[in-house]
Amino acid sequence: MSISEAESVVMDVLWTKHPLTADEVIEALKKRMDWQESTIKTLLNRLLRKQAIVAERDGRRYLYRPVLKRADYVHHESKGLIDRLFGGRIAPLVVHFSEHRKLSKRDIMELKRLIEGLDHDD
Amino acid sequence: MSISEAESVVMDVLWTKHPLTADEVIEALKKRMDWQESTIKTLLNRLLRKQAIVAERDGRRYLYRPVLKRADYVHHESKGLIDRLFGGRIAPLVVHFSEHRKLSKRDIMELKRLIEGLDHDD
DNA sequence: CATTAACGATTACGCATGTAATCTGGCGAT
DNA sequence: ATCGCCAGATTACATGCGTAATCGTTAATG
Repeated sequence: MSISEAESVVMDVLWTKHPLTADEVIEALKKRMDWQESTIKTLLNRLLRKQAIVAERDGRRYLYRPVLKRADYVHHESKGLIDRLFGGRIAPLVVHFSEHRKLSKRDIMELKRLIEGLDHDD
Repeated sequence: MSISEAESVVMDVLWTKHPLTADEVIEALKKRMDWQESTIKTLLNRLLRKQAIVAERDGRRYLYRPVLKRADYVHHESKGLIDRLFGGRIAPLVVHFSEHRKLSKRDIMELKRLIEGLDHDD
């Protein structure tokens, strides 16, 4: 089962720090999302049902922690998009952005360094 | 308004060749998708309502053609993902895939050439 | 103890989506 | 002029999602 975008926002909090109580998650999100508490609780519940997180009882509360790894989620999402839109390869995506002048100096530098690095050990 | 994944499959047909009648779209999709005709007609209708395509009457039928450009769609989708998952920059995405050994020789070659090209005229 | 407060669970609800069946109006064939 | 067919229009329906209010149970407090 895959998690929705709103759910992934909750995951972000837990990926950054865990375990956390529901209140702590709510607190972390109050700043950046305009969500009611119950909304966040709903999302925590759905994430539990999807087994993207686990809850461990701690007195009267639960401590939530991620099961789904951020890297796995990111990979799943990225691969999905790259498969759908770029024939499953990265280069065309980068080309696309370069054509739209969306590569920053920093991107270019980092890519350059990365590619050089790969050149060697492969 | 944005188009859904199923809708984008129909768009793919029209991006490849247009204008097309509904029947031609259906024909093109029969091969790759296990969809009933009515499903495809529904999708054409939703695309019309979203103004992603236009229909021009041609006798008793319509000829459909895309309004939404493929590049725009691709850009919208890619940017959304890169913003959500990689802080809005391309390099981290490429790094992610390189870490997962998902860069093919071909990708690396193309990226190398691309980066070199950018180096010059910028 | 009895009452309240806190927290998680349950229920809600409108909209988009995937998937499709059915309706309808006009054109072509008798 | 009539009838049937076909393309497109309308309707259908389950599921997931975004967003939230309310319920119920258990722990704390008076």
